Amino acid sequence: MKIASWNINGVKARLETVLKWLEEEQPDVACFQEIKSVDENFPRTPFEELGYNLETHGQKGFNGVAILSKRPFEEVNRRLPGDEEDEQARYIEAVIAGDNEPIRVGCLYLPNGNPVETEKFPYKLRWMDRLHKHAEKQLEKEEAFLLVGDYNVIPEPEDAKKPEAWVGDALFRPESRQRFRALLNLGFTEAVRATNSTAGTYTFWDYQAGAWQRDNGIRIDHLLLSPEAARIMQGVGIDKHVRGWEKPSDHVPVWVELSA
DNA sequence: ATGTCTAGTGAGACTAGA
Repeated sequence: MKIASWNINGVKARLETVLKWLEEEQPDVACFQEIKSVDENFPRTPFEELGYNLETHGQKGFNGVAILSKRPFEEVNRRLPGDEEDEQARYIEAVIAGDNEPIRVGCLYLPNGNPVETEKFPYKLRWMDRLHKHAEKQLEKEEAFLLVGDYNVIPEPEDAKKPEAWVGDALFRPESRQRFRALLNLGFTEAVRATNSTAGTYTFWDYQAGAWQRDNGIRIDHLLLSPEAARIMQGVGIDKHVRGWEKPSDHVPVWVELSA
């Protein structure tokens, strides 16, 4: 089972690009972030015509996440627990039937957190604390559980072409990186890190300042696997070439193959 | 080299968010 994650930066603006990628890569499960659409306006039909079931959790204007699956959903949960006041659509979780066992997939769009001197940064940190608690609880189920998405965290200096440019940024602040490490230390395997030398491996290149042409990227989209998922991991990849397509997202898809 | 993109509002020489 191939499970992919991609921050598509607007489903309506990216529709042709996303459909082309789905036809090319044929993931069994695709987790999208920044759909920038309310549920009612999400263009479901072209995805359904490719054979996908589809669950969305959107909001007006920005944010929004979705999970597509060729296999049926057994369970779907929206919202990250821990703050009933939080109206931002950043988390959706689904259980999907595997060949031998169910696969639980959490699709997340972690807050950016900039500028750090505003309320956005403490919101990011609180959101990470909520994610930690939720992950801890779900790990107790001892299922194949994946937490994938746009983490908006550069884990290590080698995950940026120019780490010095990110000092002080919410994506690279010690508080953000510490929380990401704490999440990993619950027992997750970070799929790309575990299987590659990650230096020079990026998932995001800014639209500005010729970042793509200069390979000025960062690695902020991550695939976290529970021990039960890591045990059946068959392969991992980053579809870097997609960043060079017409009308690209600023992120590229990352994926993991499981024997499930 | 701060050199961009998307959605929303309402019609911008806009704004917010990233």
